[in-house]
Amino acid sequence: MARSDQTQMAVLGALSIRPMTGYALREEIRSTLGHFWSESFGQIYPALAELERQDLVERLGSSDSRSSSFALTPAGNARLRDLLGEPAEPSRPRNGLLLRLFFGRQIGPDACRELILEAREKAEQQLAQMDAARSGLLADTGLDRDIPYFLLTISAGEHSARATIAWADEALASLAALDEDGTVGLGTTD
Amino acid sequence: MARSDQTQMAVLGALSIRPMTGYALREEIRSTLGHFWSESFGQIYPALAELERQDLVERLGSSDSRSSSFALTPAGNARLRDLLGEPAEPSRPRNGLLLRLFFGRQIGPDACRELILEAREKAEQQLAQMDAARSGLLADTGLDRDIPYFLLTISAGEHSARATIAWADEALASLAALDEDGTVGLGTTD
DNA sequence: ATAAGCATGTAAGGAGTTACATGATTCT
DNA sequence: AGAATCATGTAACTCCTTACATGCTTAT
Repeated sequence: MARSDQTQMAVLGALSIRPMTGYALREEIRSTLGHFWSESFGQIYPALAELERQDLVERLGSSDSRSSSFALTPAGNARLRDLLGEPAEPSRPRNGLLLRLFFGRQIGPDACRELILEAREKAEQQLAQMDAARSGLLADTGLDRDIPYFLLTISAGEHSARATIAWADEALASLAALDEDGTVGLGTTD
Repeated sequence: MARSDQTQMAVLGALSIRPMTGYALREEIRSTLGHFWSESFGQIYPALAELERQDLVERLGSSDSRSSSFALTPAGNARLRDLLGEPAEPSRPRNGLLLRLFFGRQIGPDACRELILEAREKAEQQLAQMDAARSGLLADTGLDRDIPYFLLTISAGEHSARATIAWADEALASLAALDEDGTVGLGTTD
């Protein structure tokens, strides 16, 4: 599955929840899908234009160029299901934190500790965000049939954040043990 | 921090463990850093050439074009530490599985179950890989001072994989509950 | 000898981000 | 009136991947 197809999938999918403008689409992708998906600005409008050209989405309301929402056509809905059925292309991991820790000997245990604490805080924040998202969701009506699936992704975010916190605590403890052993200490990194 | 800097960081970092050829570098990045970092083929040689031009790495042994290992120069080591000290740029998440599950209503619970089972299996495999990596590491001598840091990244991989497994089991249970409720059933997704 | 793996690169093209540009609407 | 936000797009640029191209070395 090509990358551009994945952008199409995200746009069609979001419009399957409810029709909206390109601007709202961008906000929705940033806020609601944000913890597991991202689309950049300069992709959404071109993607919408292409989808409209293929009659997979249509403009609702005024055909003025401004303030017109987009909605899925039946063909668009079919296309979405096709795309969802294709296997996800494996993502290329790029975890800057783990890369830095892998070479941690070069910067020493203290710098590593800081990095880990920072990651731990971000994970705590994510946990809070997931909680807020879940509350917001249950207050929203008209999404009953989608909510069970939304909850799967929120749960994934929570599990991931909790795993990060547990790992961070373990990692901090093992760095502390290193200091006591003296096997790796400040100023002895080269 | 620009992306290309991150490629430099990975290359310099790998060479800080031990000098090696471009080919070995590629293998090392794929196999050892693979679970949290990736560099594509066509980046490593240009990056090495650029680093050599800046006198951050040097060729060891024969200055023939073939079979020459690269090693960090003192300037290269300093550059590595600078890079490691810079904050990691936030990664843009693109989780194809969660994107599909978010729109899971379109494909129904059975298709979602399959996706989740697949992810669960991959996580089990990762767990086994992490275990193998840890064993291989402890057998390797001459890396004593690096090993504690390597172990941090292995532990992160394990926590992450275990979190995925726990989430998958929970998710499968909640999909099963959905079926019983009849709130979302086969053929009732539109 | 010949196949597998080691070793080094290049070139074309696609993907994705950022900055720029413009104007309408709504709130204060 | 002015600021904030809604709304739509483009263009340049960077990054990255993939496919291609070449030749050596070592084991069978």
